[in-house]
Amino acid sequence: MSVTREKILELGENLIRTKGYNAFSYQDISSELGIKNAAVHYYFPSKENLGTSIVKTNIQRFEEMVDNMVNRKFNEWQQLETFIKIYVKSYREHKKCLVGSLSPDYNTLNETTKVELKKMIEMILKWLTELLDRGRNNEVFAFKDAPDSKALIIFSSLVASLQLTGIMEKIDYKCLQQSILDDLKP
Amino acid sequence: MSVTREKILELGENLIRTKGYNAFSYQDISSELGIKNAAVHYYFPSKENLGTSIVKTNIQRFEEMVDNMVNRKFNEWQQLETFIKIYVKSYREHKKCLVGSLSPDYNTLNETTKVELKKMIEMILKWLTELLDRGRNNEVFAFKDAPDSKALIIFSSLVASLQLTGIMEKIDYKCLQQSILDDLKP
DNA sequence: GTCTATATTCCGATAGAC
DNA sequence: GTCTATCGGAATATAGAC
Repeated sequence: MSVTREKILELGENLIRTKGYNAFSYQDISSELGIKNAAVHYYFPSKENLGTSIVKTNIQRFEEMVDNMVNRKFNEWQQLETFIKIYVKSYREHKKCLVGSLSPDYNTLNETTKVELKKMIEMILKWLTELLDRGRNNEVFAFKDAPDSKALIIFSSLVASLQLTGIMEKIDYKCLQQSILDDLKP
Repeated sequence: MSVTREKILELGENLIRTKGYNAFSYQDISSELGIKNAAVHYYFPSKENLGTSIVKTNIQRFEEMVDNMVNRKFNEWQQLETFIKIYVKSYREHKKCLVGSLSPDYNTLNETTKVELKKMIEMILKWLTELLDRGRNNEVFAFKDAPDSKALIIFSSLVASLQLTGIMEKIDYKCLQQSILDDLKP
């Protein structure tokens, strides 16, 4: 796969996560690469195409992370910590996560992008729900709610807090992360 | 104040909350009102101007709600329930909340709009933090975290869940709301 | 005071050059 | 296979008509 293509995917993802889907243009990408905006259309014929590819790449990355944790025999606590680390990293890089950036624009996305975004969210919530459920059975976690409710609350907190920390410097993301984990301690 | 102006503010807010700030245009508003897009510029010279006015209107609405609850001598539990009802209403109307719609686009907003949005978020978090703190002192609520952490988690859950329920029909917002309240029961 | 005709800029996309 | 010149349209905004 071409290097330019890879760079476009990376630049596109960063633009979505900093400016939002409807605010970035092919121009933003091409100028960064020193080419004309139309050159980007060679690799990704339409913006729909690029957006969908970016989400697909992120799905793949998530699947690889999960596989990796299973291979290394991480317990539930370690898996949750690793997952949360993704968001702390985003926080440090002053970026939102892809889901938090695209979700508010969902109604304006093309059909193929909608499908992939939905798939990505379903996948994360399903994994998190099962992780919480298993963790509670193994007495690694303790909580009262139904696992799917708890998963939704945790995921939502991570996603929205990233959006808010971009605005309020005061908010301490590390502290939030700790709150979430402390809350699950047996 | 003119009726057209009021309608523009209302349409603008709905467009932000369904399509996002960078996806809606003056055309969207003017066509709905049966006038030319330039007529909207008479009431709001620039999009920055309109966006800022919409946020200011929302700040005012929030302040009125708080005043009203204080006047009616709502206790902390009733106040929290009333606050959460705003989001349940948004959910039923298939809209995101203003904060959740604008926050991801923060970097692309004009300076005056940024200032108001930041003010709005600060105001909500401050109010919620103090409510939780007071409620715990009065033994209306029970929780372990620091009040500001708890406020951030609750607010984030409400905001992001609205974004996610727009995508996943499966998610039960009523259930989430109940989870948040149950979690605070003494 | 209220709105329209029109300018300007930028966007995503096509056709075709190298 | 890779990229550029260029189009059609939509976005924001101004100047001026009623």
